[in-house]
Amino acid sequence: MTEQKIPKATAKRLPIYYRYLNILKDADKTRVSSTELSDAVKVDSATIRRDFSYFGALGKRGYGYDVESLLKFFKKILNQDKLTNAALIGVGNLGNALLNFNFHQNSNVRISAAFDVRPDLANTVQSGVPIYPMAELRKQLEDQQIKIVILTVPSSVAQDVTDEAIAGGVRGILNFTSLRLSVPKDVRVQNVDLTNELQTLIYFLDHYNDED
Amino acid sequence: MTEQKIPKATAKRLPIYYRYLNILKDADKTRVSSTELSDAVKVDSATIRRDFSYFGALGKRGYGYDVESLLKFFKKILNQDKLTNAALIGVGNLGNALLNFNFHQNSNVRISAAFDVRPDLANTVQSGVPIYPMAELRKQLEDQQIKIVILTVPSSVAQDVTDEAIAGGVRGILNFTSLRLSVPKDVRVQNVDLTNELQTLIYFLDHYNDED
DNA sequence: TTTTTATTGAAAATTATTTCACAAAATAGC
DNA sequence: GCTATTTTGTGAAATAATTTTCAATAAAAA
Ligand SMILES: NC(=O)c1ccc[n+]([C@@H]2O[C@H](COP(=O)([O-])OP(=O)(O)OC[C@H]3O[C@@H](n4cnc5c(N)ncnc54)[C@H](O)[C@@H]3O)[C@@H](O)[C@H]2O)c1
Ligand SMILES: NC(=O)c1ccc[n+]([C@@H]2O[C@H](COP(=O)([O-])OP(=O)(O)OC[C@H]3O[C@@H](n4cnc5c(N)ncnc54)[C@H](O)[C@@H]3O)[C@@H](O)[C@H]2O)c1
Repeated sequence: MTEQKIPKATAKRLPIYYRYLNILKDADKTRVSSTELSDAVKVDSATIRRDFSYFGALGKRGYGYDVESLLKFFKKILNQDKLTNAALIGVGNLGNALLNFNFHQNSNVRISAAFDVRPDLANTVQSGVPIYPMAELRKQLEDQQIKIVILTVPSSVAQDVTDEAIAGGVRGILNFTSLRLSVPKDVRVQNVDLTNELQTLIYFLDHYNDED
Repeated sequence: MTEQKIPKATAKRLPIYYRYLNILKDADKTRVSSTELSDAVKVDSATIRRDFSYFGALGKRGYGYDVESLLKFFKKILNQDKLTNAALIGVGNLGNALLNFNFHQNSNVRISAAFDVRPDLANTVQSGVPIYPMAELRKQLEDQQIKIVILTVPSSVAQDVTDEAIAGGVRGILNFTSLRLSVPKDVRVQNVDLTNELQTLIYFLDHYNDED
């Protein structure tokens, strides 16, 4: 499955490139240079060239990169040529905002099922997504072959819910809770910790004056 | 302002440590070892010790770290001993979820003002936070001395809104839009790009089987 | 056609971060 | 008080990521 492993730092930048290439395509641009890309995505141009070079020689010297073919390449690499279904667990404040958001607009991901303990939410539909009771979590994940979960439950129940989701076959978790989840090593957790982000921002403001 | 610069990677972990120390304190634990912390926050214990050591010798050999004094230390470092006001711009889907969320519960940050173009939102109060029309952005930021902005407007207007906020004295931006903002070098942007996070998660699942 | 200019790709150098491994110090048990 | 045990703090090594540099090549201009 793994061709040749690219650096994690590079992998995290791929979606950024991908998005900007889509914008270029929509604007009918046919070519782009690493410097131009650099301006738009705020990544050093040498880093961009280095990133791209892990996948082979994608550009042409003296010319730059062809938008169309680069886009096609990244679409495949990022699995954006097929639809990925995800489940959302915890239809509260944040969960609702995510349900309403159309991820499918600029990525080939959609939330195809949601879950919550609240009895009044069970078996309703929010923004076109059916909400199931927690009792059905495992079954639905299995039936729908869902491998990715967005976790927006209270931190206090996050580990339990996670264990259940993994039992249902989940392989990746986008974790919005403040808990650092314990998972088997073949399950990947991506933490999005908004309180942390704010605190980090404050720390940087106080301790790193301008430079970087 | 900058004592001695600690690695950025370390800085990003400080809020994680801080949160867990609060949990320990609430549970009346008086001591903690780097291994125990490691289990909870999923950071290698050697990394934790190294991180702490940038601030001097905070622990005691054969004993570990004193929860209370470590907590007090990090509270100061992270500026959590004083209240930080932030503004939120764009009271839509996501903006509303953030407004409702009580950041103040586990961090000394609160959203003290919100802004939106929608005339029906102007001069109302949501979750205790006054919403102002955009025309007042600059004045309110200046009057309230707000240095931090949470940006949840559509990407298409993100740069314009940013420019205006910076003119109002803002120094840090938590950017939820998909646009990579252009800012003067003394302004810091922390990007939270949820579509990216999902795509990165998918990439890792497809290309990095278990290991790391 | 020749020259100039633009731009990549890759090697090398640099910088940043993590991990190993262990002496030093403190505690805990007896 | 002595010994075994625990656990820190940190040099040194390993690993990861970024940046510099420049030869090679393509395109554009002369
Ligand atoms: N809202 C924010 O802006 C924000 C910001 C930072 C962090 N977070 C984190 O995101 C998570 C969700 O936040 P929120 O504000 O949406 O909270 P919320 O309380 O509004 O929503 C949580 C939802 O989870 C459901 N739930 C509770 N227990 C459950 C269970 N066992 N199984 C399934 N569903 C269950 C609740 O019924 C509720 O609908 C929390 O962990 C919070 O710390 C939220
Ligand atoms: N909602 C999500 O889950 C989600 C997920 C990923 C990214 N995002 C990003 O977050 C941002 C907000 O998303 P959303 O779903 O809340 O959108 P939204 O459309 O629900 O909210 C945007 C708000 O901004 C206001 N607005 C528009 N122009 C403005 C201006 N010039 N000045 C001030 N306010 C203005 C609108 O009135 C609206 O209330 C977008 O950039 C979106 O791409 C959202």
